Amino acid sequence: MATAESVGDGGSGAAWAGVAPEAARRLLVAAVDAFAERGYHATTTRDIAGRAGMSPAALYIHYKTKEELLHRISRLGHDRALDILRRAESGAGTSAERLAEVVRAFVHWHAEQHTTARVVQYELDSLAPEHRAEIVALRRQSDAVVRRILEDGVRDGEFDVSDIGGTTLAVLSLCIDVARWFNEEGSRSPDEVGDLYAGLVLRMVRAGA
Amino acid sequence: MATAESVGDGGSGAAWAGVAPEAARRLLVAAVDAFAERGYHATTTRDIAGRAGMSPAALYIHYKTKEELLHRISRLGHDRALDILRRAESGAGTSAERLAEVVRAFVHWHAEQHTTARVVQYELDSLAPEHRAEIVALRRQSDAVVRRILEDGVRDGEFDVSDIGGTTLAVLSLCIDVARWFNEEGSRSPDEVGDLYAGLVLRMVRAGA
DNA sequence: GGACTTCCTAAGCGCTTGCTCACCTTCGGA
DNA sequence: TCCGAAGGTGAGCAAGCGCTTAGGAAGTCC
Repeated sequence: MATAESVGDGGSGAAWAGVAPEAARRLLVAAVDAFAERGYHATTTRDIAGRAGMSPAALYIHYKTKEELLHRISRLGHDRALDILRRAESGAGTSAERLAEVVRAFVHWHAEQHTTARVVQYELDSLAPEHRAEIVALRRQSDAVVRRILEDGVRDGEFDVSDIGGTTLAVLSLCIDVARWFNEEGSRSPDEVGDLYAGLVLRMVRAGA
Repeated sequence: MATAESVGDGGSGAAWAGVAPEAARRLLVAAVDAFAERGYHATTTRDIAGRAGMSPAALYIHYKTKEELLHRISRLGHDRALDILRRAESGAGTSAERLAEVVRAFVHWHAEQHTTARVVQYELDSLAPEHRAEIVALRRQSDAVVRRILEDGVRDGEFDVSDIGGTTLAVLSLCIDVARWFNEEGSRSPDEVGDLYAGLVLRMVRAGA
């Protein structure tokens, strides 16, 4: 699936292969790590540049402001997340199978790329208003994917869900929160968490036998 | 045991009735609002003092540092959350009834006091190391409450749960994330969300069909 | 060799930050 | 009436912030 240039990284290395030139990519990866570790506002431009092995001024050759870095990270991260959801949605199978695949894939991403996911999910309010609006629009499309599958499942009788909006919220909520607690040194792999959560979500919505 | 003197009324004011003197309480409430809105690191001491209607220097009569304010908020918030969980756990009823009550009460608190809950759940890393350790110990006790009920339910056959640790994590995760997305202007009341989530969690763990 | 481009650094500017300090006001008790 | 404690303020300090600027090293084309 993803090309691995390093093993067991927090998800901050290989996923940014499209960012060029190389110095700009190094700065962006450094920013993801720093933002995830300390938060956007607690991270200094000197820290980001230092992690990338460059002087503070070098940052401003590739990015106009510190906020532009956050925006780029947030945009690329949301694009990737939405892509994962849509790919899982468009697979073959029953509503239940597609819902399980969506949850499995989304959870897997939040666990394996938890460094990026933490920035994506918890630093939204640090964006400038116009950038925030752009990202919020992307998030609504993610919500819509889950909602569509729930509606499909209810229509064909596979699911028994009285409050589709609330349940959509709960399913996404469960997936997103993985970014907060997931720890590489923990006992569970991204695959295991994905499988576990897919099973739990199916039990939440499936119609009784 | 912590004294639970007040019934929360929706704002971030009434829950802090035990904090004295009055100026110290006003500063604390102002800090909760500011931290929840912008985050700890983006909040200035001038902003906190301003919201409390005082000069920046007044803050340091009642608190040694800005971090002490965060610590006090985090400590009081976690005490309250743990109290709510334990009260729900110790009620009468089957394992399923007690689990439903725990989820209902915990979710209700995260929704109604979402301002406080946001600080409590998402600003842990901004605490000084020794304060962080103290809070982490409290959180482990919260985890234990949910875990005990799941174990009880599995033992007496009410629940069918293969991975108790992972399911404990998922249940708590679902509750905690409410603080992130809940909005007073939204269409759901804290009571409604609590009921919905209690039902979803029961379906996640209940045995049989 | 000289001019141009690309990418980087050392130094530092203007401003904001958490926090302090000298001093003021209010007020209950002797 | 005077006193000391408690609770407040205005001014400002040292440090750190995001960001800029002047200039240099390295490669490329003529």
